[in-house]
Amino acid sequence: MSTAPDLLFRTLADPTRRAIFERLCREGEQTVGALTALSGVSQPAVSKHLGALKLAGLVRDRHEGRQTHYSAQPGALNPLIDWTSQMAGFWQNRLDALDDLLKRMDQ
Amino acid sequence: MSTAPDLLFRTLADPTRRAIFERLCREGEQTVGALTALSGVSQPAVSKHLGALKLAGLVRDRHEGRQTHYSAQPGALNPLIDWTSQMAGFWQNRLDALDDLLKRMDQ
DNA sequence: GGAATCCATAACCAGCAAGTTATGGGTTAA
DNA sequence: TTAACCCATAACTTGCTGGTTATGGATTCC
Repeated sequence: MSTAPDLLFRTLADPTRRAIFERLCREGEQTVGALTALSGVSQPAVSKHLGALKLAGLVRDRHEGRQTHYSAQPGALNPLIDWTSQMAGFWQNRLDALDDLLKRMDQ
Repeated sequence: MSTAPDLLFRTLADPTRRAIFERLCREGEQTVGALTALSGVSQPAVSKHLGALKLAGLVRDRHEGRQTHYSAQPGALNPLIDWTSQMAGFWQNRLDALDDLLKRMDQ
C-alpha cells in the first residue's frame, strides 16, 4: 500500500528539519541564508535538510541569482491527513460495530 | 512550544512500528504474540516497539494472565491533527493575505 | 512440582542519519 | 579580473536506534 506516509513521517521526524518546514509555512518563502541564521546548525546541514524536504515533496526551490529560495508545499501534507483520518476511521468503525453488537444484544 | 508532535512523529516514523499501530487501529486489541506473528521481526523487537508506542501514548496495555493485550489509543493522534491543520492554516492565511492584496490592487 | 508458554528486559551489534569541516561552482560587486 | 558571497556537495565522525540472541519472571497446564 501507499508508501507515501512513510517518507513524510520520516522526513518530519527530525526536529530541526520540521522547524525549517514550519518556518516556511509560517513566513513563506525564505533563502537558505535566512533559514540558516535561525536554525542553530551549519549551512550545509540546512541544505541537506532542505534536500530531504524537497525529496519528500514538502518544499519547492526557486533559483534567483546566487541565492535559492525555498517555499513550503503544503499539499504534500495530504497523505498525512489521509493516513490520520484513516486511523481515526478504523477506530470509529470498531466503535460502531460495538454499538451494533450492544444494540442487538439489547433486543 | 508543544513538543508533543515531536514524540509522535519520531514514534510513527519507523515502518514496522507504524505497521503495528495501524494493525491495532484496524483490528483492535491484540496480544504481543499475535502482533509478533505478522510483524516480520522478533518478539523482543515487537515488545520494544510497543514500549515506544506506549511511551508516546499511542497504545494502552492490559495484562491478563501471562499475556498482554495492546490496543490503539487514537486520541493520541490529536496533536498530529492539530499540527497539520496549523501548518495548513498558516498556508491559508498567506493565501488570504495575498488575495486581499490583489483585491486592493484591483481597486 | 515440573514443563511449557508468554512477555519484558538486558546486552550487544550494525547501519543509518545528522552533524561537522572542507571545498568548489556559480553569481554579483569592485 | 579579482574578490566576496551564496549555496551545494563531498568526506568524515559520531550517536542513536532498530535489530538480534540470551535470559528470567510470571503464569498456566499436566
